[in-house]
Amino acid sequence: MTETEFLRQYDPDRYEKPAVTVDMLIFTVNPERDYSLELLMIERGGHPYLGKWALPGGFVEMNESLEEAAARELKEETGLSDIYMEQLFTFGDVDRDPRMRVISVAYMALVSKDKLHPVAGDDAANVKWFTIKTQEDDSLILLAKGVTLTEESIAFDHEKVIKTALQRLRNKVEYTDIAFELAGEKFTLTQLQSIYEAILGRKLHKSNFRRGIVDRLEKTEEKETKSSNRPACMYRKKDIGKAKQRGDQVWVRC
Amino acid sequence: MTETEFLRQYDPDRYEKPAVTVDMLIFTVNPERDYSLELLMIERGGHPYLGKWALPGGFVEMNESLEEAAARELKEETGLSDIYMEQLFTFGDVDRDPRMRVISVAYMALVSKDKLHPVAGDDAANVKWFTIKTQEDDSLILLAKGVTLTEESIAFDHEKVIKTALQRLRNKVEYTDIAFELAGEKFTLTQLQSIYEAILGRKLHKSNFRRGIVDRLEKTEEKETKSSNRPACMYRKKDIGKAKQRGDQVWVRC
DNA sequence: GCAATAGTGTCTCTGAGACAGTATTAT
DNA sequence: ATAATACTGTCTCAGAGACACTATTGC
Repeated sequence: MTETEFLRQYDPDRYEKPAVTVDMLIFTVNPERDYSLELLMIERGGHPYLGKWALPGGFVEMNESLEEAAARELKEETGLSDIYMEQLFTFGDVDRDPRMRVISVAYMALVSKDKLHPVAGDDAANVKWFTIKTQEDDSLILLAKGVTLTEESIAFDHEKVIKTALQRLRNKVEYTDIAFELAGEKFTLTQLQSIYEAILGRKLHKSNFRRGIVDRLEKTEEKETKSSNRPACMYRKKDIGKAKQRGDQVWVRC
Repeated sequence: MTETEFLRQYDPDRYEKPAVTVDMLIFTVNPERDYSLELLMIERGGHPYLGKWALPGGFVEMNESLEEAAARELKEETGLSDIYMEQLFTFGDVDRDPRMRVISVAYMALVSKDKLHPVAGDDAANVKWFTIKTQEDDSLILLAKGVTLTEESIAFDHEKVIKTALQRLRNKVEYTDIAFELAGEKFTLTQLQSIYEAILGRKLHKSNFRRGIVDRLEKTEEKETKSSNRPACMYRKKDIGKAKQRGDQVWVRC
């Protein structure tokens, strides 16, 4: 039998198949609130888990790759494309969805808040950004205006998914540059440090942080320093938020 | 509508579904050949990719989780269970299998050669352990007795899968203890070092290697040292392979 | 001026890498 | 005895952590 013949007579429906979805973990960081880490979640309007909150996601179409499906979901929720995204883990326990067998590929996206202000879910009551708090005993609490989620109010196995993501995030902050994805295009070192601290959940020493990170950054513009006994140094004129009124150095990623 | 009613009327076949498989990367290390890293592969006996070599794997059944499916495949190929295994990545490009849309969850398993000698594929001509060589230009070559595989002789996108696994392996060797999974229960430090070197693809300094690893290990048995000017030290009486005839220290993992 | 925050310099300690040297075994 | 391999000790250098200090800004 030739390959063409084989393919013609092959029956793809010989075996029963599970459904495949992508679940999106869309993280951002809130400059208003001490750069705390936030996650986008959706309130379920139908069965199962009616009234609980879940990660955004959806079925993988037959003509799109996993990455494409994830990018599509991200765009549906936030209006954004060209965003940092990475595959997190695939969850496939038998009973994770009561409707049917569902295998979910989880993707993690990191978005800077300034990119999405107008579009994102603040408007819709059933789509919210939740501040993530991890308790001493490793349990999760998600906070938004008017809503507090404990682990019982999270749909499916999404609590496990979120915990997996947080762990990955914490690990990767230490040895990659993902934190930059959460910052805007321009930022002060203090802001960047706050992002690191929010993800890691602990304070860092200022000078050590700077030492380790400065060579991966570029100063934006020059400004003369007023005092004379300090070395001539690049200072900023441009601005973001408070840093504008103050005179702090603004940085961009190399 | 109650949840029970909803579930009764829900039609799981509303959408077309992809097939889901697990692909297994079963690694071992060959003590006969300088502890080089080896990977189990299967020659395809049917279309598509007839005559090419592929990773072992198979469809995920409806009543088993992904981990269970992977463990089942591992047992089918090697006869082993209770083996170190981790999920690697999920590959879901649209055209990776000409038969139909297939999404593959790749799992990596690490086995010590002594556990599997009798069972494994050395017998069957279409199942072989391949020594992995990575070239300067990042291309792969797989070697077994009588067979040499270049990238063109590897089925599906499995070359990409293998490269992903090698990278993960190299990263994780540096900050975890996975290398121990490839060693037997008892081993000498020199053997363990060879395993590290095989995975990393470069030589390590003996004394530095020992310094870093000794506190994670336990010596097996005591033996008096003959010379007097060295500190009294635990030495071995038991044995594995050559280390027996020589008098080298044998270690077990803490 | 004073408090708060941005930004710099430097000391110490640890751990990685390199290498020299001794002990033991195979022949 | 000699070569090969197991095993140990120590020097150096770079990076992480801690901390003290100066500069600038907001009030």
